[in-house]
Amino acid sequence: METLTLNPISIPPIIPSHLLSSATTIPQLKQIHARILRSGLDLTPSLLSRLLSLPLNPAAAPSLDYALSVLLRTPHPPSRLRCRAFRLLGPRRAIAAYARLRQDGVDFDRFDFPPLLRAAARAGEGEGGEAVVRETHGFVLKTGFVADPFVLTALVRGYAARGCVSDARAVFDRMPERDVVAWGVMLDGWCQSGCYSDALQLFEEMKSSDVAPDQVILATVLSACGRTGNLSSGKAIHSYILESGIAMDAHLQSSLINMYSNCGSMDIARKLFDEIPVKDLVASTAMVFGYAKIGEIETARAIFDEMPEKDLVCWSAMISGYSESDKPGEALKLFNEMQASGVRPDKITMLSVISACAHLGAIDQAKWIHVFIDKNMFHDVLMVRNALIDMYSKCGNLASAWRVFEGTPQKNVITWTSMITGLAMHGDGTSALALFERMKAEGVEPNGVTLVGLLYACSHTGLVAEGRQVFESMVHEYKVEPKLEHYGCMVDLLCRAKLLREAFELIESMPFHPNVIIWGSLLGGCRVHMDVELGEIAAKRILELDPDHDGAYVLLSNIYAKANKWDEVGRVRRLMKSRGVSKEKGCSWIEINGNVHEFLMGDESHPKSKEIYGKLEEIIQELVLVGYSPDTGSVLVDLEEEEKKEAVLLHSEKLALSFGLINSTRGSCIRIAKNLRVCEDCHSFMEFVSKVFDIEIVLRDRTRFHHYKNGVCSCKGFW
DNA sequence: AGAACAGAGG
Repeated sequence: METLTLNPISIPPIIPSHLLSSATTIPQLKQIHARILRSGLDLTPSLLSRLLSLPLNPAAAPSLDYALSVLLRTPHPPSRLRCRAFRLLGPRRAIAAYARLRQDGVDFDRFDFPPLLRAAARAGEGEGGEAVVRETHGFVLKTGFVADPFVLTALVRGYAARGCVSDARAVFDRMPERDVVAWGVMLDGWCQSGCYSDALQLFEEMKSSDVAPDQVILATVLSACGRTGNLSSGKAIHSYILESGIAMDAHLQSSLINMYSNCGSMDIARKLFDEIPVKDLVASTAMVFGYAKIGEIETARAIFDEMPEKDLVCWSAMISGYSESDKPGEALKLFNEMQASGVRPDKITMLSVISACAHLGAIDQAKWIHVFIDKNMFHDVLMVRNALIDMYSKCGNLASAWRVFEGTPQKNVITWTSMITGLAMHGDGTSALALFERMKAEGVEPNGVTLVGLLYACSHTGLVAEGRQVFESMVHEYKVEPKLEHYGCMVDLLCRAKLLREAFELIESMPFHPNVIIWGSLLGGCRVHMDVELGEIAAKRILELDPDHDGAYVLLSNIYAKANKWDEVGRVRRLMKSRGVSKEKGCSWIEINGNVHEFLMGDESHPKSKEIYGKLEEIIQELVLVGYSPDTGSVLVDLEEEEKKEAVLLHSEKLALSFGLINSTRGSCIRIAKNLRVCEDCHSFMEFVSKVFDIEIVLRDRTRFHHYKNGVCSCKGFW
């Protein structure tokens, strides 16, 4: 690089612009600027412009700071330079520069407002963006630019971007003339704030106005339809496009595909997608997302693999697809591939990855992801922290969840809810209720999800009176209308507390149609607390809603078996067989030294199978000495009593536990995850083992965590 | 010289 020799004699009285533009570093720039000032010349607009557009690295913040200081020291910079500077400086410094210029009494003209409002719209949280919009609005009213469409459109944009949609609408409504861009800004404003139905309504208004929608408007509105799953409006807009003869550009085509994808209409989306000669990134991503959402994850993957180049968004869509389709291992694998291909994740990617870890329940993976998050500076993002709380809870590590929670300075309602729900899953309802009180004391309003967590906590801890009280106070104290899931929690609460009849009455009296989950709670309660009559009703209702619901057959036959009604057990089994329903296989996982080992019932495929069965035999012998005897009530198949004992002793969680005991020492902790609910025999087996072998066991089943320590489980029988 | 759009999450 050429070095400038700044000999005073060689500087001509007028600085040639090529000299200025040859400066590429801050010190060179400062030297030249110093010469300019010393030579007594004013910085002419052209020189200032040159200064602001120097080919310095835009990422080099000091150069922008320097440009700013020059701008501020120039008494009356022309407005077009200010505009340029505002754009270059970025939101925060643009706002600061603007405040200084105003303080210095600089006259503003109408060209200043759009860039300023743009900065205010894009400013970060706590940088006074909204205040700038309001001030500017007042200023505009005073200075008589109220009729300028550019200024007003920028104001609408500013208000909308700060979430003040009604202010945006007020400005929009008072605009003397609204062109297509003004409509676009207002429509997008509603969408950005999640008010999609307002957006659609505004679009109807627009259609009856004298301004015709263009591609941009239609893309925005189609996106609104997609996000709300409003297929009928989406189709109407599709027809409108075809009828009005608006040119179908790539943007619009992608928007249409995305709308159909989001509404789950993959047949139509596919047809449109196949018609595109060159599949672009956005359209392909929409297809990947759509197929993943309807569970056709392999089709999604096929399209993903076909994409010639992949960006952050499509990687994230595919990762999220796996994570949401209960394929957490694939999600993590893809996350590694993404990094290997050189694409850096953002916070949205991280949310899916964290969720995958939560699904997997593997604590070592979870810790690894947490380290990754710290290293890559995502740990200050609130949503990431909230997801981490959930992840640690679901991985059975409440202590780490607490650490993340307490280390979060600005907690929002989701932060509190995640922690409350975590405590609930682990059966610590008392702490959940205490945390709820703390949350209210700190002035955070609970939402519907918080109350689900709280009711869930009461239910899983047997806090009947507290649960009833929370449910009663929902409407008048917290202004939350109970939804189906709240009733579900109450049914669960009553069932676990053996109040089966009351639970049934609640189902009958609630203002919603019960779903299979609600009837499932009742059926589960009937099995635990033995009520054949109600159990039959619940099972019947489930099978009316979903004839292939394997859980209903299994639980019902368990109830009959427990009541020694073997004819009925046989009848249920034959019914299952004739309808081609099979029981979901029990499956357990255990993580040893970062590796996940999977066991099915009676599984002999593990390389150390012999050793595992030996250990199991040894455990059983020890347990029998202290009073354990196999309880066969949960065995579905009708076998001889001895065979039933065999079957129950081969449950996957017992195999996983044996393997865990081989690989751990006294006083340590074994973590097991299971796909179904733990059976009664395994539950008491775990309790015995925790005492006899002096070991802590954390078992995650389909609905909650069980912590076994010293012969007792944290669920205290409420499961 | 100045104003708008589609795909990942919530």
